[in-house]
Parts: sequence; C-alpha cells; structure tokens
Amino acid sequence: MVVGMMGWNVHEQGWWRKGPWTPEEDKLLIEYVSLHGEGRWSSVAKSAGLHRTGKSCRLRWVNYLRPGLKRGHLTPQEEGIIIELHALWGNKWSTIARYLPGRTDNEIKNYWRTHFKKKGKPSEKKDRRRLLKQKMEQDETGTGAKASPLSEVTSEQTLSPELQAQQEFPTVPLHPVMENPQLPVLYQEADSWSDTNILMDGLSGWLWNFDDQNGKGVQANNDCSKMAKQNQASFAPYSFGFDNVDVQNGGYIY
DNA sequence: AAATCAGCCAACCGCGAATCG
DNA sequence: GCGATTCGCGGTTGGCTGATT
Repeated sequence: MVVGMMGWNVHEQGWWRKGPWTPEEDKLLIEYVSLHGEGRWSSVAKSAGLHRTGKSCRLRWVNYLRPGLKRGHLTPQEEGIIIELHALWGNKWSTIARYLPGRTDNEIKNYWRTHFKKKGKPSEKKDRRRLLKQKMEQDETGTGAKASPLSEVTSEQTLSPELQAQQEFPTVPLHPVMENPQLPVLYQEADSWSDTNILMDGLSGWLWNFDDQNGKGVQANNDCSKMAKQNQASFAPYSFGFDNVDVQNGGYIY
C-alpha cells in the first residue's frame, strides 16, 4: 500500500496529527528507532519531531515499519498455525503473532475476522471462488492435496476436552527438536494446510520464542513467565541454544 | 458503464496491566 | 502504598479496491 492513499482525512487535534502516515513521518520514525531503539514511545514525538502520539508511533512501527515484517498473503502453514493457536487461546492475537514471525497481531486479527469470523453469510463468494480455483489447480496438477477446509472453520468451533484443558492451563512439552535432535524439520516442506495440520497435530503445544523485539536475546518471553507463574514451574529451557535461532526476528527458523 | 456490494487493511479507541516516581 | 504515566492488547472504524449486478 502506498502510504497516504487510504483517503483518511488527515486532521490535527491540537498538536497531534491523525490519519495515514506520510513517507516523511515514516522516515523520521525509522531514524528515531534506529538511533534510540524501541520503547519510550511517548518521547518519540518530541525527540523525532513527529506530531504523533506515542501510541500512534508504536502502532506504526510494530505493524508496518518494523524490520522483518512479511507482507502479502498468509501461507497455508500460517493459516494452520492461526487456526490451531486460536483454538487454544482464542483472540489472543499478540500471543498468536509470536508464533508467526513477520506477522503482526493486527494482520492476524484482520485475517481472522475476514476469513473465519463470518457466520455462513452469502458473502463467502470470494472465498468459495478462491477455494474452487485452488481445487481446480490441484486437480490439474494432480497433487491429490486436499482443498483447504478453512471455510468450515468458525470461531464457534467446539474444542476437544484436551484443547479446553490446554486453553485453561497451557502445558509446554519439550521442544521436539530438543527431545529428538535427529527429527527432520518438516515445517517448510509442508505444502498444504492439511500437511501442516498433521504436523501441528503432532507438535502442537510446544512453544518457541519469537519475542525478541527489544533485542534482549532469545530467552523466556512474557508468556512463558506468566505461565511459569501460573503453573509454578520453571521455563528456563526456553533459552534454547539452537544454531538457527533468528535473533533479528526472534524465533527458531524452520 | 454505472451502481452496489463485500473484502481488506491501516489506523484509531478504550481499557487494563505494568512501570515509575 | 499510591497515583500518574506508559505500554500493549483487542475491538472497531473508515475508506479504498475489486468483483458483481
């Protein structure tokens, strides 16, 4: 999207600007963050010469300017992860976003609302068309891969007792790679939602840490700390010593 | 070709939690 | 311990875009 093309009425409420960001504002914000790092958003306005609230600056950075953000359509794998984690945690978008490196909570939230939150309205035409097209392509290529069942998934889907228990008291099994170092890493090879689903079925529940926004290194994140408090357990093992931890974006690379 | 509809997504808002002094 | 400030999250809105009628 081209900044400023949204047609928002840019207006100033006193000193503060609202509405779409201009490239100049983006530049100022990027420069500020590269110099001072993330945080202290309320002082950004003063220091960077931006007539924006700290909130607005943070949002713009997190959702649009932060390095490593992916743009464009979510992959079937990502869709699968969203469904799986939403079943576990509900609308905990920021938590879910931690497991989708490069994706923002806002993006996931928007995605969920537009794809899954509708309740069987006739407006699913577009999706149906997409799925039909997808299926036709698959039939043509003869891959035998199943069409995505996403349209059947709703936010009202009932959880199995196991998932309900998980939601209540999330348990965290040992990361499969730690448990079994020779385990082939399949994630990137899963080329359909169904593959991912199978994969996630096998692996669901373990966590890996994508939360290194402040450059503090890969370590137990807030969620783990919260869970540790909740379960009175130690989550020290989250400081994985993997070779392929992506410190820039945070997380374990598959 | 024009009008209407629905999807999409950036940005805003309100609120609660965390942190600071 | 307490009030003020800051931060982060989830929900909602506004308006552009592309598809459909």
